[in-house]
Amino acid sequence: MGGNGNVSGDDYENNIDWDTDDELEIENIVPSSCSNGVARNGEAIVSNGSGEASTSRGVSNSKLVQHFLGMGFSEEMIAKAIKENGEADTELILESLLTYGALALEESHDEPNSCHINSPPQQQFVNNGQQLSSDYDESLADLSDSDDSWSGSEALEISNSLPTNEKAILSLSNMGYTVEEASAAIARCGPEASIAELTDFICAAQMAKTEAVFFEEEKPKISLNGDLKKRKLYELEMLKRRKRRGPPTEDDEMIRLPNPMIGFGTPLEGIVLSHRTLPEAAIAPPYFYYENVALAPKGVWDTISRFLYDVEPEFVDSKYFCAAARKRGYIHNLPITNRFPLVPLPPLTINDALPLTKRWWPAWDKRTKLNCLQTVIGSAKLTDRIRKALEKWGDDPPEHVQRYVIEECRKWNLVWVGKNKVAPLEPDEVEMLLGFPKNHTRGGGISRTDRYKSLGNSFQVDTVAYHLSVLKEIFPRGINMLSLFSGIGGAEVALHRLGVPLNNVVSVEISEANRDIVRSWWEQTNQKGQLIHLTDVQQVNGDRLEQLMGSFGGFDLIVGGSPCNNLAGSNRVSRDGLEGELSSLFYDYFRILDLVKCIMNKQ
DNA sequence: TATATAATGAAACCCATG
DNA sequence: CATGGGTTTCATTATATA
Repeated sequence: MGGNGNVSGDDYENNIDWDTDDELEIENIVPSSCSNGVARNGEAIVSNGSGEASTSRGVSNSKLVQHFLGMGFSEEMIAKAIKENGEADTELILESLLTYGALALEESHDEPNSCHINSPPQQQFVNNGQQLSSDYDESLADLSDSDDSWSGSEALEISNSLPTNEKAILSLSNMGYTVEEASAAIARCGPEASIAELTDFICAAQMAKTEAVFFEEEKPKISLNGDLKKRKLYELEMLKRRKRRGPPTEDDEMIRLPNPMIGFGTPLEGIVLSHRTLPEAAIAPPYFYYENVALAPKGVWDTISRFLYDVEPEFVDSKYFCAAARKRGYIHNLPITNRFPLVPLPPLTINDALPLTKRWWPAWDKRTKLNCLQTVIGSAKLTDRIRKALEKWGDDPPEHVQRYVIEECRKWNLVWVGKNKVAPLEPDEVEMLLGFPKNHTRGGGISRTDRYKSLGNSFQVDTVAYHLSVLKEIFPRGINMLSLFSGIGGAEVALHRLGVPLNNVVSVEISEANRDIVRSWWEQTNQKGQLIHLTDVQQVNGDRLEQLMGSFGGFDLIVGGSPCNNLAGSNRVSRDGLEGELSSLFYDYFRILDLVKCIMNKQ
């Protein structure tokens, strides 16, 4: 590829004055300085430090500095970048700044001991970058330029801490936890968190011996312009890719999508793998089942897998289960032997699924499967354009017209509903294709548009049910389930159709319309168990979980497909990867899963 | 106000070809 | 093995309409 402009590890090391004799590897850097951090609580950041952001300390003297200040970089960083690159090449300076920023972000996500939760969003990169360059420096004294400040002193300063936090830190410290762990836990769980909750969190952190990030709370809300932001995120992915030490030649274990995309096997394509050995950390209860789009930006699934105890994803295209494609990745610790599909098996072709279209289907439309059912449907004007384009010709339109029509039909999943007439799928047809009962999303005051959106964001029930089918034998008396990002209840419907009794279901879903749909389904299907609805996964904490689990004794299964908004290819605006505004909620899936594991382990 | 519609590409995959 | 064409993609946002 273009060997220019990217930030290789070598470039990085050459550009930075490490001022050290040690051979420093990127992943070995552990910015353990949390001192300044504890002074603030986690909420403070959310409330956004508007005043102190970009133009805070120091006065810029050059126009160049002003330029970069306007982009949101800190003065210290800019000074450093200029010092290294000179003032001539603006591009080079920008590269350096981006590198610092990306690296800082990277650190923030991969180093449990780092603690930038404390820096306001705009300065997040900055401070971290400084931490990075000054490495083991414990005191946040003055990061301006003097690198000699990093002595061997290991003592941490917590003198700036709020009294309440200090007390908690002290208690935890006496319990044998490090100050870093304590302060990070407080930052994450909030200043009012109980000691029990804090220890839970720390326990979770320790158990996940990943280079995890749960201390990184604030999603990067950097208000940079789009190009810069994209660039930054791209750099981050590049670094992530190089992270696994060593040159790119050494085969990174980059996860690749299987072809055909049948996971460990499907009912009709056969079994590829009937047994697997899970990583040690993934074996303990509860069972978990995580889902997201398969075609995420590079590196995303590597990160997700790393967090979910290094379990290998199972990529499955739902076109092997129904008439519509749906390429998804699933990470779970379920057994994979003796799976069975839902019956009756749904129709596998458009022809069988939508018999009425057969009459109008032209021979030159070779489609037998629909593409992915998305959240937006084709417009009426488009179908009208297509009709007019076709009416000008007889039964056999010229090739260029055919190509145009086919292209639009594939792009918008249009089907033939009349002579020369195509149309998008009706909501109830989408429900059927996805394995939901007819009118599952109907009523309750939901608009047609929102029905499409909810359905487009849902599971394909038959696919998920096939994976979950192994639970029927294990839990003949039913299960307690925690369902995160429930949506319209794909997992619930799947288990119900499998005949797995739902004893207690705690469902967390932000959309009221979706909660209404699940509630309504719950009542209509005469569920014997109890359905508890929560709204926001970010509000789910240890106390709440312990309380819930105490009442019925733990969860057997935790399912969830976290938001794909920032991963999906259809997103032209904010396909920012796993750190995107919504997709970063994945970390809450992990957090909650790990919390539950931790709690259940104690019992 | 609430709902429906139209405009808005690129990343990452496939696969044939040299 | 590189390359270049072909294909797909759980969407966001501004604007129009009822």
